[in-house]
Amino acid sequence: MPELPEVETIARQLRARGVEGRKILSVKVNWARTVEPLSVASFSRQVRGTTIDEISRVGKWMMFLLSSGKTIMIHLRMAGGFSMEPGQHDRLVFKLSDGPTLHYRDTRKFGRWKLVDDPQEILDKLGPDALTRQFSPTYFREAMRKRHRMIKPLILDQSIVAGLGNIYVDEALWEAKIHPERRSDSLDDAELSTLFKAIKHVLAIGVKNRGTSLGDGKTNYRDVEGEAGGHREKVKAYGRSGKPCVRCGTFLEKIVVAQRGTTFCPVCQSGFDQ
DNA sequence: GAAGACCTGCTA
DNA sequence: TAGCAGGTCTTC
Repeated sequence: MPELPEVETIARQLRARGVEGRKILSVKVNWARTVEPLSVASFSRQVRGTTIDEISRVGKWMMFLLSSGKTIMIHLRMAGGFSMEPGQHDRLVFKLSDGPTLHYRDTRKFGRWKLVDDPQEILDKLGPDALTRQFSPTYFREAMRKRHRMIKPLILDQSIVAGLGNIYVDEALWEAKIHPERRSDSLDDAELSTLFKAIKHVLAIGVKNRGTSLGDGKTNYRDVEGEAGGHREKVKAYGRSGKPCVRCGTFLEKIVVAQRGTTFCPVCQSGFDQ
């Protein structure tokens, strides 16, 4: 579930809740495979007693910098999230100094926590974070031009640009009026420029709205305060198949692209390549 | 590229 | 009951 805006929202709220600067008094791991590649025992032993000095984020990764010099790299995958209250799907729990308890919950158990000496080992495999200056128009144009892949799977590829997932990719392509199956090297300068701006825009708006939640169920994304993301009402494409395009009124269609459900407007995002 | 694996829970 | 879900990895 979480893409860049959701992870950023969670990181900000954990800071606002005062998690930074607190000592980890106890560690409870309820789902052993959450922790990788260490055993639960060695993870717990190395983390207990350290202080969370800083919380940061790159792409969809969240990082807890520990006073020991090590870093916990957290990937929420499809369904990970945090709460300061206990819940049914808590997979890992930190008791912190001065009272609060941090609950990591993850219904689908796909999320992973890695204790590493150097975060660069993982970050080196990522392209630039989509909201940083390193993700620039020039970088984007060249990355698209030198490949001959469908545009949707290409911008979903975290080694090209870090942070986009299925929701925001569909939103950016809709905003830029580009068909998800267009070949990346068939896009002209104007289209690439529009798409670049659309990517930055949909992510920035997503952050501003504290992320996107679909439906109302408890399976969906919630922020640290238990609230649904406010971006749900703002979504123009994702999850709106069969509904009218808010730009032209045509019914949006759903197809599968690179094994991912994909919603687009067959008129606004018409598909010819070359 | 595609398909399967990893998981649970909601919806049709 | 089948199908699908915000992600990524491995193996064709």
